[in-house]
Amino acid sequence: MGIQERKERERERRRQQIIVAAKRVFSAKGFNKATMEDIAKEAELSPGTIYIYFKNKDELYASLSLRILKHLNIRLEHVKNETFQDHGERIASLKQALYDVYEFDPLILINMFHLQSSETLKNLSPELLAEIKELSRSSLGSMADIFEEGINKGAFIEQHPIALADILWAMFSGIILWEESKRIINKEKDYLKPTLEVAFDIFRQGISAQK
Amino acid sequence: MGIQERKERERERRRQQIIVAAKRVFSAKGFNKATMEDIAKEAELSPGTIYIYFKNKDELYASLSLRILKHLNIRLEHVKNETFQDHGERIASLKQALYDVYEFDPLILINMFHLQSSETLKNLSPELLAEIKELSRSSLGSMADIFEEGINKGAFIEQHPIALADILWAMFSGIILWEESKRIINKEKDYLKPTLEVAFDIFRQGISAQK
Amino acid sequence: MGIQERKERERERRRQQIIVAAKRVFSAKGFNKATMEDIAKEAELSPGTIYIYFKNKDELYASLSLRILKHLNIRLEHVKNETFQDHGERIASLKQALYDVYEFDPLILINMFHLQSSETLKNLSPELLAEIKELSRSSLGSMADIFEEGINKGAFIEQHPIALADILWAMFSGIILWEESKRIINKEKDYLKPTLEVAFDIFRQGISAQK
Amino acid sequence: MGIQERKERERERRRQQIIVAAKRVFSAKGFNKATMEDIAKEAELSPGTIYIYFKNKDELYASLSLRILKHLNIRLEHVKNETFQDHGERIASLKQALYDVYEFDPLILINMFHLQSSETLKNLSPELLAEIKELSRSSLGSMADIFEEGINKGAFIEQHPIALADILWAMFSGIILWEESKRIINKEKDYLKPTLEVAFDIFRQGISAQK
DNA sequence: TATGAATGAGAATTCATTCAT
DNA sequence: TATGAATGAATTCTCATTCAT
Repeated sequence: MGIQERKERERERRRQQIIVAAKRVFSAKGFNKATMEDIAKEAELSPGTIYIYFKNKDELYASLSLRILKHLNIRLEHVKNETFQDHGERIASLKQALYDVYEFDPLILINMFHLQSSETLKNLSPELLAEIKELSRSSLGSMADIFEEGINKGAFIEQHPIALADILWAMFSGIILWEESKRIINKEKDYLKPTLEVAFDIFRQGISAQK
Repeated sequence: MGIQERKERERERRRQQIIVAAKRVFSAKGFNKATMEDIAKEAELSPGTIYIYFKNKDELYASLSLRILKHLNIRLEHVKNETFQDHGERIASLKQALYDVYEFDPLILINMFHLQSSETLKNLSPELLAEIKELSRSSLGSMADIFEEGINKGAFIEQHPIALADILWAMFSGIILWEESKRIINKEKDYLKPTLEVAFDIFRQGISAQK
Repeated sequence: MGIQERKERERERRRQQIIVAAKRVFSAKGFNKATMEDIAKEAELSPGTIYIYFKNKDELYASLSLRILKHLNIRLEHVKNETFQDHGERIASLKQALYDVYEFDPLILINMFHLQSSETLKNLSPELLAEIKELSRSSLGSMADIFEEGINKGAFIEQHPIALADILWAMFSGIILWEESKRIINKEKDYLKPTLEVAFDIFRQGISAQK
Repeated sequence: MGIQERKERERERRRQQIIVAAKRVFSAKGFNKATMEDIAKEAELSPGTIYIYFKNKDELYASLSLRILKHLNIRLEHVKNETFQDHGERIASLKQALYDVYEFDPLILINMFHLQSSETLKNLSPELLAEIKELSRSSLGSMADIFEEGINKGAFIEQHPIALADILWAMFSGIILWEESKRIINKEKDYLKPTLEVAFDIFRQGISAQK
């Protein structure tokens, strides 16, 4: 049984090794320009080996998103279960959690939108697709729970908690995408951090129940 | 010169025909999976013809974004120059303008984010790149002017007007991307419209100067 | 309209050029060892061009069989429509027709059995498959008509004409396959021609109605 | 030595296990499309294990044919040594023997013709090649002996006995291949048994010495 | 012996782009 | 200008075979 387990562990480690390499290569070159051979070289493996762990390029790509979704999920669970004094604090906690996820994997978040194409989705195995669905559902759920509590306590405006979660997530990822894109086009200074601060302030005040 | 003009008009018409076809194909398949042949077929032209009007695939892609940016720009200019009573009304005007742009070209907005990738930008002609820069600068500028006025009048919180413009745009496009992506992955109902309503309400309240 | 026709002719010529090259390469190397690049080189074309005319390697392969089937079909039609004195003569005509087809394309007949694999069939377009079906049905039909006439005239035994056609074709192709295979294994002399002679004699006597 | 023997027996059993699995896979997919992994899975073994028992894919393939050739050989020996009344009876015996071989291993016979390709033969070990040669020589020889006797007794036409053996075998295997292939392409009913009956009748009458 | 992960050479196939007509 | 066949480099992916455990 020890053998079984060790093999399982090694298998998982190898998967991670490939994912880490893929992340680096995709980030540096983008999905199209990154070749499976590039990734294999980065992972110090042969191209064939990658196909033992990932069905195809699209599935490898999607697995990167899965990784960040898992991370997001864990962080949001923590925020949800935290004890706290006031609801403003909670929004700050959420901000921190989301920002940490971004810092953990800044470029992948941007690429996550690649997933949207139904043409890409076709190439994924149903299991992987189900896992992605479940994780995004669960992350949104955690956020919604936090908002629901605030609504029940009369601290937040009476809106559907899921809608609030969607808006926060969309605003957060929208800002990352937009600031990133401005930086590339204009080679401007990076305003991401302060912009996010302002955005969260606006959001906090925007959902506060007014007396 | 009449001939000259007619030729010019015809040329422009043909360009639009290609852009419309490309828009459909890119939207359905995403940039990577859409082939020039797909687009040619959709436009009922031959692949070679597309290269008469567009330098390459990337430039064709960029032209789509340009089209929507132009439209956005015009609408925002209008909002800026409108006479108005109170600042809540102005946010409603902005919401309407952005939503109109979305309805004018719902799918292309999603693809606009492909532009970010430096992979794509590198292949653009300097002229096109400059035009894109200028248009996005100008659109943001219009929005920022509106916010600046509100700040000066004491109606909005004291934040950098450009930051507010960035946040509104990022929130708006983030929601569209996110709702679209939820719909593709989960085949859920389309909550875009009500979510946008809530989001703009939150934003409005969020930037209101509190007494 | 002349242009349309010329293009059509050129297209057909190009197809034939590829088929001829493929025949040579497949014959020399066998299906597996023959690469699409080999075939392209033999046809003095680029690999991509082959895919304009044939969906994939299996389909190109199947098209070779189609070519010999067409040839067979024409020859058998002729035999069927020939005027003749006695039924022994007709069997001789059939023998000659089949043998000519073999000489026209000796190696392809052997490879035709490659088609049997359902795994290969999966890769063929429905149109091609339908054409193959139709041609083999029609060839068998011509042979069956010949036998039917002989049966009606009381010259041949009373058996189902299609069965007789199947048996003649199976015997003929079985002998070719078998002699070919003996030659490869034993590097013996080539007994194909005399063996076929004996076989047709046996067949003729075997289906003669006995008084 | 008991141990030695047991090991030998086990080795042989394992070989058979692989052969049985390979037979199924080759039959379903054809030689080219069947992968060693397919076969390993079917045999519930790992790919590596197959290479302990068989030098390579070609040799595994050849072993299948060897198996059926051995079986054929034994049955034909029996027919040859049988006492009998008349020569018609002997043809019936031959028919039964061949049909039994087919029923013993219906699918493998089809694949046997893959052996022809020099592509395959080149990769075989000389021993295996010699064994195949010897077995096919001996099987043909048994049949030829039967025919020779009939010729000497004046029951059969005066033709070279080996030619008659070749023709019978080619007709038999040709019919199997052809009926199989018709069934796969047209999904028709299976006419194998009655067609074989008619074919043997024709053959019997065809080689009968006419007064 | 058995395993099965890893290999990596080699193949099929794709597709943006060109160019003769 | 329009065409669309042709290109061919580049890429994804396969699979027989090996080898450390």
